[in-house]
Amino acid sequence: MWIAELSRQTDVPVATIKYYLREGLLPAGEAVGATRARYDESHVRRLRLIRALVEAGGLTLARVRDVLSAVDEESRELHDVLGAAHGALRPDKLEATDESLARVNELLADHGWRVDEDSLDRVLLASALDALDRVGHPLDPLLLDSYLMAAEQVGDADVAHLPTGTRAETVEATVVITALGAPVLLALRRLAQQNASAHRYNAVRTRPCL
Amino acid sequence: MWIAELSRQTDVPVATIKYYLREGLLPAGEAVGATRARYDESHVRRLRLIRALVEAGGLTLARVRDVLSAVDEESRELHDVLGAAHGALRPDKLEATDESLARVNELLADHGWRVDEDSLDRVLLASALDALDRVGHPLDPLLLDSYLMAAEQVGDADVAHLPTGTRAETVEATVVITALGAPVLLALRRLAQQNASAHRYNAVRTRPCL
DNA sequence: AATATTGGAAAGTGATACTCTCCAAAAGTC
DNA sequence: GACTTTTGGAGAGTATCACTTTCCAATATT
Repeated sequence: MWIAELSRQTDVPVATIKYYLREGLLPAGEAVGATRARYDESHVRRLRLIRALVEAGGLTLARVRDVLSAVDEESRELHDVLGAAHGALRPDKLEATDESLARVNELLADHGWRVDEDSLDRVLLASALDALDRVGHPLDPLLLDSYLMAAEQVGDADVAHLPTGTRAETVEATVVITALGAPVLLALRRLAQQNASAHRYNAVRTRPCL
Repeated sequence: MWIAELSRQTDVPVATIKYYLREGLLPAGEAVGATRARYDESHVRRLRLIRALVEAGGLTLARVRDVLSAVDEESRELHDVLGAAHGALRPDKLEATDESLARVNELLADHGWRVDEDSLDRVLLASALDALDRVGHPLDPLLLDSYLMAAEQVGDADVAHLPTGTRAETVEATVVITALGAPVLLALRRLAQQNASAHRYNAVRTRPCL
């Protein structure tokens, strides 16, 4: 198919497709003469993946590029792809106090979690705890424990549900579920909060949202 | 204190404070003469809250403004403040298919959740499910159930841990825990995924992250 | 008197993610 | 074979966001 058909099938403007090609997010089509290139199903899939990561997952294009390069690197172990996917889902500017870092390390050790000693997620978690401290609302240890147990259920379920097909399938599923599971979980949490709040205050919201 | 002292205590540049004042994120100080204004502890707190929401919570300034106006609106019921806080944590561009909306409504009804009939979080959840469908990785109903149960634990714990002090305290705590709990939960989920993956593949990541 | 600081406003900056305009080569149409 | 349309490619332009810089004249401080 030509670029116009690719645009039609994915609802992405031709100009945007050209931009993604320039930016190296989408592999070039098969060149046919000097002013023509042919695209196929793989481009449709890739384009849909890009849009989903950007629109639903909220990733920047730079992050999407990181994710895609991990997906495309055939040599990567599956466990390592998870790490690469995670790398793309974190903010890059990270710093945490030694205290909160120690708290995180102790927490993970207590629960016997096997996590890379210098995983950046430890720092990210610690920096989020620091932010809560700074605004004068430190996270209650009991609440943190609830979060941890809930996260354990989710993480176990995530990994258990990864498909066992070809490498390409598993890798893409890993990336997709990690990136797009986040908005699902956050929306469910808010709905659960509304439910819990309704029971506690015995009220139902009547006003429209902001 | 003058603006320079406010800047010193919060590590926010004077120019940025002036910008927040112009944008209405920070209330004006008490004017003392034509070229001088006095600020106090409330400005320090507010400024720290803004930075935490922006840096750790990832909110845009427009969202922060929404949150703050809900916090400041004395008339709001507590249950309603939760709704206002939620409104500020969602993307604003939302659309979902009728199928996924029906799936969400059925799910919530099955579990007896008391959620506002036209809560935008229903639509957000549905649109995230749509995105997963579109990339060819529809969310397994069993996995969605795991997510829902985990979210229920978290939502219940969140609401149970809200402080019962003055209105202002409770409102701020609600906003803070809702906004800053998200990065905590997502970091924990990734750590849990690493743990589960380490057990499944019996591997420990050796390569540094991207 | 000299220097520094303030509030306020306007203009400038850098990043992000497109979107538009232009081009000449090629393909399709009559 | 003339005419219209489409293509790939590149560059410039646009909109938004979150500042940051520059300027000002009016005070404060030394």
